[in-house]
Amino acid sequence: MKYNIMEGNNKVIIEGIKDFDPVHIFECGQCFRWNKEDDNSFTGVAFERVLNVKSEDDKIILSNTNLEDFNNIWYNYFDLERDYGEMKEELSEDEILKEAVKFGSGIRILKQEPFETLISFIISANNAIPRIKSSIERLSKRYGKYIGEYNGKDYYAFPTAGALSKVDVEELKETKIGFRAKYVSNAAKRVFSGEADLNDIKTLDTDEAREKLMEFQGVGPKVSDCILLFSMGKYDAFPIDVWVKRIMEYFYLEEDTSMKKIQRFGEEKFKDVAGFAQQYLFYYARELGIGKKKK
DNA sequence: GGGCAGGTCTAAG
DNA sequence: CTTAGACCTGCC
Repeated sequence: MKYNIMEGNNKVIIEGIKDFDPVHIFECGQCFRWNKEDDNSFTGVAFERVLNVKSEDDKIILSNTNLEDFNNIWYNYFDLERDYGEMKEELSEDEILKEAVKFGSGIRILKQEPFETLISFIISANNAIPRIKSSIERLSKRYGKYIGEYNGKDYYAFPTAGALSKVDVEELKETKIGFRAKYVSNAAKRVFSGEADLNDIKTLDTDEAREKLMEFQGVGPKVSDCILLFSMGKYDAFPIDVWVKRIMEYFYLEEDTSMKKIQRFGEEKFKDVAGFAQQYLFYYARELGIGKKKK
């Protein structure tokens, strides 16, 4: 990627970067800890740091950070190495994707922390985004490390596997995660004990990694693919949630196509960039409400 | 109040 | 292997 970097005043400014729109990035369903501020910037937590991201003209302003953290953390987190141009062009050969890519042109897939992604997406099952977000905030506030104040608000890191593994299931339910509490507890214990090793799973190929992830209680096909895509760099994963199901059926397939068939269709059609296709389709379907139909 | 939301589990053909 | 029901919770 070609762009200019400037540092100063607790900020890093990226000038001339392409394919980077905070709204698209933080509202395309991949993350839960980024919140819009009054000035349309986003503040969020990752890697035990609070960051604010603002788009201004052709600049991206990262506040509450420095060049060292940019180089060590945010460059990778925002996947700035990747040139989205080629992949977008490839996807745009399909007429539907062409529109979806145009609509979500500033989407980037974040490289998130595997444990946080595992727990967050276990919580996401049969749940709504605002409630997922508030549960994760409660979880972080109660069991995560305090990392400081930004603009008058306190921020907490996502809890570690060790911290979560020690919490009683009934107490976990106070974060309003309901029946998912036992899954969260079980996952934390398995990771903390070393019975399951996320770093190890990350090194496997997509199918093997998916199989391993689905050994976690509360992790099925959709959640596993989200973890693969959003925290393990498996861009051939194609998570199918209700929105993607609707839009795929609406444009490519018949109504009531089984998840298996849609998954296979998506993977075969989009191959090694299926995950990117999924993000553009999800954002397109959700924001426009297309493909929405009554049961 | 019943339905539903970014699925998964369980039990059963 | 495919399919129906139940499921915490909060907002319509």
